[in-house]
Amino acid sequence: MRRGRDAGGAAGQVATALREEILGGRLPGGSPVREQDVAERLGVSRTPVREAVSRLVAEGLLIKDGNHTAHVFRPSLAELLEIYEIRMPLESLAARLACTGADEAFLDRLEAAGRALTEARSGVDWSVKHEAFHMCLVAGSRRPRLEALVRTLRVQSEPYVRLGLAFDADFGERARRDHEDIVRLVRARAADELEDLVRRHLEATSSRVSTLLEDHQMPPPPPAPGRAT
Amino acid sequence: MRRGRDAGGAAGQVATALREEILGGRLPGGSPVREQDVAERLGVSRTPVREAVSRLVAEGLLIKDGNHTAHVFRPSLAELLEIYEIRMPLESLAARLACTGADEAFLDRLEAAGRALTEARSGVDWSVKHEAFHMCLVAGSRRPRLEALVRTLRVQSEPYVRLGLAFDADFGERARRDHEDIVRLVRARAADELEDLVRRHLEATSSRVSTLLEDHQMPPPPPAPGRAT
DNA sequence: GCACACTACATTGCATGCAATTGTGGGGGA
DNA sequence: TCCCCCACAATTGCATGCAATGTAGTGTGC
Repeated sequence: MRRGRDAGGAAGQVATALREEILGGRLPGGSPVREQDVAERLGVSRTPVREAVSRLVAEGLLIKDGNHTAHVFRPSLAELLEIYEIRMPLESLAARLACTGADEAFLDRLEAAGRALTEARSGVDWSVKHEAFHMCLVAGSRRPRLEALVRTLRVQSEPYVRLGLAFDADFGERARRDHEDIVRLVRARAADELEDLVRRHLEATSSRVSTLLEDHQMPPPPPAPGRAT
Repeated sequence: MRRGRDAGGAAGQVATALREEILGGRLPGGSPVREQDVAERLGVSRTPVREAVSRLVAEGLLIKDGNHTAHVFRPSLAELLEIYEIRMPLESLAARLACTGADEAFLDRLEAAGRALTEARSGVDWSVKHEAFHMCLVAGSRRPRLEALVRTLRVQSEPYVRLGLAFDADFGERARRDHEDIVRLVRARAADELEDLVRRHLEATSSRVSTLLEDHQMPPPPPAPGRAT
């Protein structure tokens, strides 16, 4: 288990804990994150919390409004589209690199990740496996920086994918076929087709999610339940 | 002058100061950065320094080795190549977006930046103008995240461009023609050609710089002389 | 002469206390 | 009744002190 970032210290643990809470939806987009609260909740002082908040701001998971208070990042539609615009060339590049440099061990890992994704049942389970599958593909590029960038961007937009899946049954089926094709194309070393498929896969997700955001009048509130009406 | 990041506080000023010192070469690649030193040098306590170091680590300008000590980032050849691999699709995408969405004001700014670049004399001046020109192009995409990403990546690899220019007179001439063509293609709204040109421009720089690194047995020591006592 | 252990130091990480700034609520006046 | 001003509370930013950890240098034993 490579938890390379956020190594041992208290600050790293705080960062990990906050990340979990945000991605798990317990901290919905837009929620203010106060140092004192987090410090008491996790049983540390404010100093490592400040450090952790700094990192998460750098990762784009938190933002600081003009008055220095940190909020959970909640992308607008335009921001979401921009993130996908950036992800497209990055992830398709990673797929190409992974494809040309694929060895047998990588193919096995990717196939296993694909099977796990297919067998996923619940929405959150699917989301986790989906993330793992795509990050496996990206990791196959053997480009640490590229991998880190893509992870950050995916984390910022991932809650919306769950949203898309929840509202559109057909969405999951199309995604499933795409994932099967991805494994197939990697096996066939068809780098060009793979690159194109990854791009179209993201393009589809992007337009699907944005349509949903518009249709459902969901301006921003993405990730979690809770929303006291 | 939009210096949006690193707002007013002491931590932001420390971050800016450190960034200047690194980019200016007064802190060569690989130098250790000790909190106490920086704090005394800039007349603040260690706390804002820690904050600043955190940000710069997130930006990739500093790295922390296993024992928590921060060093100025000094990319290996492989890392440098990876950065260029990432920059290529990102900057070519930005160029395309800037091209399709260009208005008259933007064209004027870009042309001015191009003229300033042409008229630059000294190496450091050219470097600054070169950065400004390309970032002007990227800013024309009107994608804040894309712009931030590219800025970070360029900052990490920029010292090597200076290196390339210093050792290869022909390099500057080729770059000059490329920059002229970039302005021309934006004016002509030739998005496809522009995207391709930007990619080839970066490709050329990448291979040029890496050849130089190999030839001159310059494993890493990039940026500048000076080394503050 | 070499190897190993021990000590002293340098450096980072964390906790706590204080200053500064901002948002907000209440009260007074027009 | 509405608006403005003042004061207080909440929150972040900064400084300082202390603890832990890793390292280098030295001294001793083999």
